[in-house]
Order: sequence, then C-alpha cells, then structure tokens
Amino acid sequence: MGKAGWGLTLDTSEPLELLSPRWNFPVKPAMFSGMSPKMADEKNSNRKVLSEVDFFSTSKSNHDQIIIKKENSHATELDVNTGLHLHTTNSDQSSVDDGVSSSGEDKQAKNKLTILQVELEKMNTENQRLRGMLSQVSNNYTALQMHIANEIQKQQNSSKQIVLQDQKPVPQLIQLPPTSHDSSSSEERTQSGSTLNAIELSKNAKRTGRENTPDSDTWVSNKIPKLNTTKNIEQANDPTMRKARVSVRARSEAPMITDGCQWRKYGQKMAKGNPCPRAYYRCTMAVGCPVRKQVQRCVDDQTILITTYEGTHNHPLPPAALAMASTTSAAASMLLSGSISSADGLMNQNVLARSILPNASSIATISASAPFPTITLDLTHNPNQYQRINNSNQFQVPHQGHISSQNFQPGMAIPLQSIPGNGDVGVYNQSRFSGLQLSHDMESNQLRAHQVTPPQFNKGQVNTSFSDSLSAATAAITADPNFTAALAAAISSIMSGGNTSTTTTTSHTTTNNHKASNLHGN
DNA sequence: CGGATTTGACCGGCGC
DNA sequence: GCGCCGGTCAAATCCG
Repeated sequence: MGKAGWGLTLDTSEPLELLSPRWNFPVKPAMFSGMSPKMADEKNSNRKVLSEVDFFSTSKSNHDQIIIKKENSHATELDVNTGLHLHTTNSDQSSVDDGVSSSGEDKQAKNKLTILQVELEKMNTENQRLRGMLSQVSNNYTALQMHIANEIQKQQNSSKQIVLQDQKPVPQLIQLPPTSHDSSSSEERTQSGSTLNAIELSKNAKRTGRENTPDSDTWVSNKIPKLNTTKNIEQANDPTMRKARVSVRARSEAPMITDGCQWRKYGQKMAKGNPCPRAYYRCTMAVGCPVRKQVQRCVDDQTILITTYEGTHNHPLPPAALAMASTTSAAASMLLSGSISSADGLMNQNVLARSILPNASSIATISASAPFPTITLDLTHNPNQYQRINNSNQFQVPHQGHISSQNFQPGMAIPLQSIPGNGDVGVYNQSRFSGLQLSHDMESNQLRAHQVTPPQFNKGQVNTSFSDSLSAATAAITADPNFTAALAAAISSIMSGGNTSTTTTTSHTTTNNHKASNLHGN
C-alpha cells in the first residue's frame, strides 16, 4: 500500500525518461552545497523552466513537455537520487531541493496527495463493500444452518415418536430405575448435543468441577452461566429437549441433582492407566438407593466423558427425571434397539442393536457431538435382556447366536456391560461424542452406534440390512470430518479405556448388586 | 452451621 | 501368600 498508495508507481514508469542526460546533468550540481555561480545559474534556469511548466495542464501537445512535465514531477527526485530512487517521497524531495521552486512541488505534492486520497477512499469503499459481502455471507450461512437444523429436528422428532411407539412394548425401556439412568445419560447427551455437555455437567454440580472432579481439569472451564443461549435455543426447538431442559434447570438449581436424580459424591480415586481420577456418585434421591455412577474421562480423549451407572433405583423418579428418562430411553432404543422407520428417510440403524440385543431396550448409547464426546455406561437396566454364557467375555445373544470375546473389541463396554447377567443390574452405555443432542443427532448417533458396534459382530452373523446400513452409515460418517474425528476419539477411548471401564463395571455390577440387595433388604 | 467435596485409609478381589 | 488395583468409608476441609 505504501508505494501504491503514493501512486508513485504510476510515475515510476517514466523515470527512464527522467534519467535523460538533459536533465540529470544540469540539475545534479544543484545538489552540492559548493555550488558554483554557474551552476546556480543553471539551476535558476532550471527553476525557471520548472516554474514555467504547467503541471496541471493537460493540453500539452509536445511530447517532450509531457515528459518534462513528468520529469518535473520527479525533478526533485532526480536532483536527489540521481534517478536511483524514483520512489522517494515528496518529503525527501523537499528536504533536498531547498532551492527548487516550491510552488511546483507543492502542486505535485497536492496532486499526489489528492490521488492518494482518492485511492484511499476507493480502497475504503472497497473494504466496506467486502465487509458487507462478508457479513451477508455470514448471515446467509447462519440462516442456512438454522434452517437445516430445524429440518433435521423435525425429522428426528418424527422419528422419535415412532421409536417411542415401538418401545412401548418394551417395558424395560420405560422402567423407572433404568430410566433414571437413561435420563441422566440422555441429559448428558442432550447437553452434549448442544455443545453444552461439559458445561451442563458442570452446571449440574453445585460447585463446578465437583461432580466432574475427575475431569476437573477440563471442567474448570465449565464455570459458565447456567443458562446457555445455545442450549435454550436447541431445547426450545426440540420438544424432547424441553423436558431435558427442565431437568437441567432443576439440576442447576439443585446442587447435586444430575441426570434428573440427586447424586452425592462419595469418593474419588485415581484409576490405573488413566491420569484422570474417577469419581463415585451415589443416588441420594431416596435413602438406601443403590444406584451409583462413576464418572471418568477417557484416557485418549479427555473430552470424552465416561459415565457408568450401576444399580436400580428403589424410588420413583421425579417428573423431570422421568421425562428425561423417556427421552433417553427413546434415544437409547433408537441407538441400540431402535426402530426407526425407514419411511422417515432415516436409515434403519437398529440392525445392530437388534442383532446384538434383540430385546435390549437399554444398553449403550453413543452420541458423538463435536464439543464433548461422552460415553456413559448404564448398568441399571434389566440384564435379563442378555444372556451371559459364561463368566468370560462370551455372551449369548438371543437370536443372534453368541458373540465370542473375539468379536468384541477390548473395551467394548456395550456388549460386556450389556450382559452383566445380574438380576437387577443392567448396563447402559451412553457416550457423548459431540454436542449434538439425541433429538438433533439421532441419526448420527445411530450411525455411530453402528460404527462402534460392528466389531462386535461375527461377519457371518451380519445380515444384509446391516451391511447396507453400515455402508450408508460409514459413508455418512466419513463425509463429516468432525464426526469422523469425534468417532475416532470415542472408539479409541472405548477400545483403550473401555477395558477398564468394562471390567470395572462388570465387577462393580456384581459387587454393587450384592450391596444393593443388602440395602434393599435393609 | 449445615451440606458437599476432598482425601487418606481400609477392605476385598484378583493375578502372579 | 503377597502385592496390586479398585471401591468404599469417614474424617477433614471448604463453601454458601
């Protein structure tokens, strides 16, 4: 801009002309202080000439004059730089050409200044125009995004309704105990969906980071205003989310309320192989409620929060929890046992769930929203859904044959936990991959579920529909870089951290069940 | 002052 | 049998 701004580039095209001996020679001497009278005369003559030049005249027919004119515009430069630096500023010229006529230079300077000002104005105008265009594009982009989101929500809502209807036959999905967990899970997912996962969780805790202590390092940043505009908007848009929203608010106001239930932290422990501590929470909704949950961040990706629920609530859930529970149940069912109507244009992503867990209403849900992937394991569901062949990782999947441990990736908490084989304990794995809410990202979630679960299948057991779904899901997933990244993180976390989680959960299931029964007995 | 969180100690299970 | 690891308990601490 500097050079261009001065517009000297326009003049520099002519400098060669200026370098002609005619001018250089007589003028140069003027540069020297020890200027002889003769030189002075010459200079004067030059000055005369210069003074005679009409810088503002445009009607000069004489080409030389034109050249001279241009030269004049650079005359001082010639004097100063001997043609070496034609871009020199006027100030330089003036400083050097004390003897040169100032009137011409002033005119030159003014002329240049005018030109520069004009150019500057042009640039400013252009800049403003570009800004306007940019803002317009941004607005259009935002509007388009909102429109797409709304459309997706509409589709998902319709899908949800269908799922819920399908789930009715499956009481377990709606059962309170599991539901509460589901609700919690759903809630978290919901939150995650709105990119508020961490935020919401932290909000839930009266003191930020308390409940999320295991993740406190990451959660510290969660000290954010309770009501997030984005969340509100999403919730407002999604009827299902409204329920969750209510619960969220309740939680935010009730210190230890999360997942629609009240939780009290009773311990924290560093787990081997995971720098993030594991926090233990106990349901305090009712005295003696055996339900507990563990919260820990994934080793690979600490943005992923793994929550494991254990036990069955011995008390009715609050309306908010029930609402969320139903939502969660629907989501879970959609993810794992879901029955989404293909008529909705959504892929039938239930194949996996149906294949692995035909009767499973709740197991694991994986929601992968960008901001905060989270994996939640819910052991509260009725495990009768799954038959455990033995104590090893071999599981009998009704109507699906059994899936050997080989089919399960290490840390695939879903299958392992989904087959606790314990009476009251079920497993519900909920993971948040991204901030997309179930309602928002139902399809994505299901896709994720497919993505995650395939390793659990025996190739021979995979039916065609599943293959098709998987292919479509894969295509859809790969099309979204964010999701791909989130999915990768989630899978890796599951694979690596899942071992611990799974094992822990399993043992927990046994232990806690026992204790839970004791509690119940008391 | 009450409630929640933190943290160290203890206990039990499991693998070597 | 011992050590490691994970889970739970309870006292201490913190915060509203």
